[in-house]
Amino acid sequence: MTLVNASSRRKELIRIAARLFVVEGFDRTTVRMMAQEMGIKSGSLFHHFRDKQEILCAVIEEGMHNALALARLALDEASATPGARLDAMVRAHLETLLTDRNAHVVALYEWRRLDNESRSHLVHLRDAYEALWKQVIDEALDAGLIRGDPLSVRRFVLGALNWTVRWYDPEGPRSPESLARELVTMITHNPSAS
Amino acid sequence: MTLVNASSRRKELIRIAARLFVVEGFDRTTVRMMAQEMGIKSGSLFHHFRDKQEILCAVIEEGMHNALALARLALDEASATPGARLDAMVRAHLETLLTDRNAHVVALYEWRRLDNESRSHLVHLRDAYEALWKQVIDEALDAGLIRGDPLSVRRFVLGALNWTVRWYDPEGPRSPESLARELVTMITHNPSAS
DNA sequence: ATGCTAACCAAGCAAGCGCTAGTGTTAATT
DNA sequence: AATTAACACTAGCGCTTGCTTGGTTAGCAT
Repeated sequence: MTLVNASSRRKELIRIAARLFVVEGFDRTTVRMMAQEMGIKSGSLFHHFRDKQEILCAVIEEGMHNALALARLALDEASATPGARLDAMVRAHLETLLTDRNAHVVALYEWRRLDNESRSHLVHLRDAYEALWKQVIDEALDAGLIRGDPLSVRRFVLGALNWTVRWYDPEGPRSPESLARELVTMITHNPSAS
Repeated sequence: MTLVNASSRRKELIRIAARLFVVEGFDRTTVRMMAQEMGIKSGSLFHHFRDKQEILCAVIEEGMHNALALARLALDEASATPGARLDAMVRAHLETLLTDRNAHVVALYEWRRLDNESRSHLVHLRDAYEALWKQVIDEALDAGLIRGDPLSVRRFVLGALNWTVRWYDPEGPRSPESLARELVTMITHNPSAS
């Protein structure tokens, strides 16, 4: 590998693996399944990745990277009021989960399948993303927009959002944006402040 | 089997299997692991259950049954105001997830590993539990206690609660009851009405 | 004593798993 | 024309998986 990375072929394989990990789960996805979807034989897979674990690691890295990038973009573009920033953050999170799809979902749902080495390689990405949420939630609390303990609120909000993966129907009537609006409506108490 | 059921030995095996399914996940839990925890050999397991799938089915049935029973009890004991009923329901849900432990967690997190036959055998339990939630949430909405679309609110609330399994620390300072209070505080707008 | 039954064990099978070794093949570089 | 590197294939190894088979044991009612 030129730089262990960056190959466009590799990027495409990661996309395909991510889709399978979401549909079947990591454990149930075999290297033979992945190879078939990629149009190669199972042995050839190991030319691109050291082992199955490295594929998971690459998918999750991609997922966290996308989520972080989209969240930062959304916050930069949003106006400075706490309400607008909360709204932007919720929208960005649902976007990566429900439309960009797959990679971020794998990051959330297959995290515990990572071995210690991969985990410590990815944990700083996770922390950076959590830090964005902490900032936005704390602002909203300080502005009196939401009520509750900062840590609990953050966990509840993220839980509500992450669980959407289980029931959201992309063919259905609701868009990720409208869902974002629903959630913000549910938890905000002083709409005039937004 | 006397009645395919009801053996106390079987009940105990289900408890042990549930614990393993939570810690390792269904796919990663092998029949040999279960047998070892139960103090028998792997072959003997199939005296009690037809196959691994039946164990999963039994665990989830137990989990849904417990959750349903506890929720009904909580609603019966709660006073009739929408706020009190919402509070009772949230508390009951967290109780089965975080203290009773295991079986209800498996029901939520391993549902998709059920085959079609098992699923159609369990789906009415799931529907009954969802119906309780629908009732309580709709009451709270009608009373002006919460804001939003009934279906979305129900899904968000359940998502926030179900995700607690991922981060809750039983050794930590927070009890399920205090968490329940936190969530209700976060989403209710008119505390005087409770 | 005898028969019945629930509970268990020892041994192992067939299938599927992740992964490796060795060998082309193709296209760009020297 | 020779070399190299990236990519793919064939074949299969060693291991684990869920599950089966055929038999043993202990308790209990007749």
